[in-house]
Amino acid sequence: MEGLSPDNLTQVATYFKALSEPNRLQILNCLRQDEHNLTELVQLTTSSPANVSRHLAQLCSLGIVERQSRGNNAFFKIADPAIYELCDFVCDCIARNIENQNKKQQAFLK
Amino acid sequence: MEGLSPDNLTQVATYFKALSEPNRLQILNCLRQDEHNLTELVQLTTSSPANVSRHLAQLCSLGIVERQSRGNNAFFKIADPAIYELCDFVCDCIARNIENQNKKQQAFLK
DNA sequence: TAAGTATATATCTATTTGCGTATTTATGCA
DNA sequence: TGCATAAATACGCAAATAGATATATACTTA
Repeated sequence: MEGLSPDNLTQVATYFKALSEPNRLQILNCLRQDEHNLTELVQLTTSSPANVSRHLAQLCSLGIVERQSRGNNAFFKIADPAIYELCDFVCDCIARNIENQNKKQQAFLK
Repeated sequence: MEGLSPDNLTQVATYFKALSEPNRLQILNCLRQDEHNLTELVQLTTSSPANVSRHLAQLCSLGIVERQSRGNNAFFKIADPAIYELCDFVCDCIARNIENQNKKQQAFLK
């Protein structure tokens, strides 16, 4: 990322922003194993059809999710599986941070 | 990330959100080599002292950046260097996406 | 102690974001 | 052709976000 222009940094920020919403992460979790159409995703998540549709549109526009029209349905699947590595990586960062916090407080716990 | 509760997903989202702002990414770029105090970061970036201070507070609260008071100054340094792997990983995702877009349009370019 | 400098915060404003609802569009089927 | 269903979009609203400006706090030094 070093040496990126402000414009490029904005692109990176936009990418992160797509992942900065719990409902979108929930959708990504649903797509981890299988593709799903919108109705299925509505049932699997806690969002309304309109919201799921909007979230998917955003994920598609960044090339994270892929849309495929089939008959009357729109099926969605992961376009770039690396996204899950990214998410899991963040989980590791969070875990590390919690451990560090704990270490700092350990004196009180003994 | 699979199997996380909605609350945990919110934590993950919060982490991504911290990285979803170009000025904060710019600050992280500045801290990649060296620690810096606020005044230096103001000069290195294009934000006002108040804004840089707020951005840093946010990054500190997530354990990404570490704050150290030294005399009249507050020095900031990276607390978890893995954050750069994360950023670079996103850059790769973006690059891959651009390549894919290009591939789809290649017929027109020939 | 007084003044100066560095940093943080409070307040206000403009913008963005996500949601609910209603409507539109597209497709399949009787 | 008419109707039903799936998906996308338009619109309005409320909450969140980031910035500018002003003010407060803390530390250094004369």
